[in-house]
Amino acid sequence: MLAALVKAGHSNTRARRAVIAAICETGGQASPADLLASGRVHHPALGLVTVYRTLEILLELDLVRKLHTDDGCHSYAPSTHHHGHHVICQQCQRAMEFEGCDLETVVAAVEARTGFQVRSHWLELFGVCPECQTKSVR
Amino acid sequence: MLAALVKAGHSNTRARRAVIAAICETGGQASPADLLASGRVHHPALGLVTVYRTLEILLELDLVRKLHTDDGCHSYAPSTHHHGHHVICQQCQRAMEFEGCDLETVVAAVEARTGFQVRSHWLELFGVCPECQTKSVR
DNA sequence: TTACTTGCAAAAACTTTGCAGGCGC
DNA sequence: GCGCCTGCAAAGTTTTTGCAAGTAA
Repeated sequence: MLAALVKAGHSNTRARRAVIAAICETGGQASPADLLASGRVHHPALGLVTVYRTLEILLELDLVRKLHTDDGCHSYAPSTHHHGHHVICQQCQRAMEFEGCDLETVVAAVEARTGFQVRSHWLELFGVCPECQTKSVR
Repeated sequence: MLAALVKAGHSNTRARRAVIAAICETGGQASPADLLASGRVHHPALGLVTVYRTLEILLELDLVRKLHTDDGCHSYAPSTHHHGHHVICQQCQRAMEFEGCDLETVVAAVEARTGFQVRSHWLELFGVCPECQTKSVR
């Protein structure tokens, strides 16, 4: 992640390393405030503004994906596959990326029915992750 | 929409009629601020707070759906089908609801691959609506 | 050294809450 | 007339912007 950043012409700074580490450490998604907290473990003087600015760069380079949470604020997750979506645990908030969404059928049906030309899509799944399933069985 | 509201025990007030009219008039989605502007045509004294409060009620009754836009704020669209998603025009922002998303295959694949138990999902399609297609051909 | 980065503070944007007066029923 | 509803103002959140000091290369 750092390598790609540098390759794109950005500096390798302590603050950016801290933000990247924070993103990688969260099992999945994290809000900017979460990232600030985890990032400060690596770089205590880290500021929230820098978290936002670093995320902006990472988004542009497609190294990170922006997820929408229902409570109004956004969260961010590392992007590992090329065309990826996320499945999010409703209990522990862990997010896992998956690839290969076969939406061709759905897209074709919608195009036929609405007359729209579909260019892109956006999908998030919600459920329970393996670990939380085990826990809740007891 | 009004009928359902009243049936659920809410009063039939001028402000609520204005908000509902505003939602129905927008071809598809609209932000709270948009709704305030359109609503004021019907009820000039309408306040933004009332727009939010009315939307909250309509959401609860499933008469309206909340969409997420990338620019940070939310937008709302009337909900006509029971389990519906929206396809949104990237040019004119018009939103159209569609039903029948065949995600079973995708969901099954993801469950097999990640171990998650998928409980719900969230899908938005983006493209160009029939009218904008015509316009751009010329 | 030079230009890019940073972090604080302040501002902006969006949403929620408190409360006195108004309106539906 | 009673109680829900409204709209203003103010507060709370999240995100963006300005700027002087700091750091990478």
